[in-house]
Amino acid sequence: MADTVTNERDWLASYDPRAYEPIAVTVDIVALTIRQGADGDAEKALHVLLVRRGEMPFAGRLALPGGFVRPVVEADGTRRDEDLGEAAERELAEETGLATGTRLDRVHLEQLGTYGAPGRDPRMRIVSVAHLAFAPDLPDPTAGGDAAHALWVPVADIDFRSLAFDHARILADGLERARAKLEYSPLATAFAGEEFTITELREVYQAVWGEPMHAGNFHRKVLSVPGFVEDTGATTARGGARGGRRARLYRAGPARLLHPALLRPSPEEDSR
Amino acid sequence: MADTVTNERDWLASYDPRAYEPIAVTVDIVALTIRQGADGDAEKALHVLLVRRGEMPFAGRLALPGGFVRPVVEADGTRRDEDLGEAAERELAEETGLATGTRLDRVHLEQLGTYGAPGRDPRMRIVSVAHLAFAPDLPDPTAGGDAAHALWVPVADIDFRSLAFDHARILADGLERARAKLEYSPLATAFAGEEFTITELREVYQAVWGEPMHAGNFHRKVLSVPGFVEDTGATTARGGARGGRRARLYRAGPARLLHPALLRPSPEEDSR
DNA sequence: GCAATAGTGTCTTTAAGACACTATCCC
DNA sequence: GGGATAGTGTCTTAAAGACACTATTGC
Repeated sequence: MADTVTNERDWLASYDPRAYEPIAVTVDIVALTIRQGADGDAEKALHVLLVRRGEMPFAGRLALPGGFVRPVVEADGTRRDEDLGEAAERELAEETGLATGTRLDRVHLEQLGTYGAPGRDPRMRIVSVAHLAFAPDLPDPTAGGDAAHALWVPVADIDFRSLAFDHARILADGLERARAKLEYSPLATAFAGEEFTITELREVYQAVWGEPMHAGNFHRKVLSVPGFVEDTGATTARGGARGGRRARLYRAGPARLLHPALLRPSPEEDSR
Repeated sequence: MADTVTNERDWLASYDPRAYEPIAVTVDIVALTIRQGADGDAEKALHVLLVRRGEMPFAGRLALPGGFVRPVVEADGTRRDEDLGEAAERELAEETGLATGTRLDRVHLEQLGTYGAPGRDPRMRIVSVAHLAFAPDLPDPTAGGDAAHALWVPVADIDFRSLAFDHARILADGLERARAKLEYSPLATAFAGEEFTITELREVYQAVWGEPMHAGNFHRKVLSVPGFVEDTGATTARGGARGGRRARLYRAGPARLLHPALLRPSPEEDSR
């Protein structure tokens, strides 16, 4: 395939307004992590990264982080187009303020879907390519430019109707995708640290599915799926806070697909 | 949400070239159907709709049908933006030349993914929202404007490397999606007619998965999944061409998800 | 009758889930 | 020792697949 790099000038040269409509393209991110609830809840809960909008439209409302796809300026001053995933990565780094940290490289990013209903942004025609990000317990966004107004919100606390644009729909689609992927992919390990216990893995499933799982059966099931997890040989330094046996530590295995799958306790009446 | 309809004038008024890059957006269609192979093959085979390109770049090469997302002109002369799915539907109708026919309303259409790698189109920056269409046996494209150069190609015969743009990737993703969806969704019924026999349904699975299935076990399995198919009470007018019992006729049931799922004979080592 | 196609019976193996139990640790 | 957490044994039921069989039709 041709390796042509398109820049703004090239684009303008080839622009014929009768042939097509130039459209603003954005990437929006549904970034999910598992963390302790802000309240004194003992349970770990699923959180999503949201930003408080400062501008119209929807000023003051919560929205998914995101931004325009635009040419990036390299160190030497040249401009080049960025791929969609690249734009999503950039936005996520900006919003979390973790660009300089190393922890962002453990984030799993995948495309969720593209939303282009007319009128979805009252300002103009915008098509948004939504992405889904899965991350181990990330800290609160602090440093960095855009990060000041970003925050982790427990999914259970969100009033979907209050979200800006069509972000309720996008978030709902993202959550459903995440719930479905836990079944047949080793995605849950992306929410855990480099090394984790079976119990921690179970807490991921419980947080995303919102249902308690049977500890014993879960344990055996995970170990029975080839390539899901690998024994590190090590154990946790100590047992639970109030006593208890030390847990074996595992790392993510090579499997990209779980066979057999870990099915949800109550299969939903869903249409996808 | 605001019901603002954006037109070209509005867009130009809000255009700030420093804030974002205006991008041409296209929809590409991976349209799949099951039909008898052109050769004397007895087996029904999976076909995809491709067009022979007449223009540069990739003139003479096969490509997925598609076109630009652009404002549509209503009967009264007003212009409005179209949704992505709407654009896909329009393109599919144009390319198949079946716009006036009634059979297009039985086509299942869903979004596949969005492809925006820089340089994927050598002319300019183009982001393409690929869609996947599943249709019962459709006739060869004949009437209609763009349809002259469109044709159904057996998937097995395609040299992926010869496809235009990044359409090999898109087609491969579409095929994998279709194969996966057969497992847990009643999608196969979208490939069959209004009424169908269990054997016809099995032929769909065999064509998409490319593997023979055990007729007896398949039969029992399909009937055991609640809501997958509904008995019409009728049977085929006659048995097979060379004798044989008449088959019961079924129609698609209400289930949107198959529980339990129909798993593929050989689960692939896939990374999704 | 015979070949062909539709549909069923039955058995084995695997997996899911309920439940009880053992193992190890902190205090 | 006692409570807490990790991990295992065992039984029941559901489901997948192999295989053989019965049922009905065209010729």
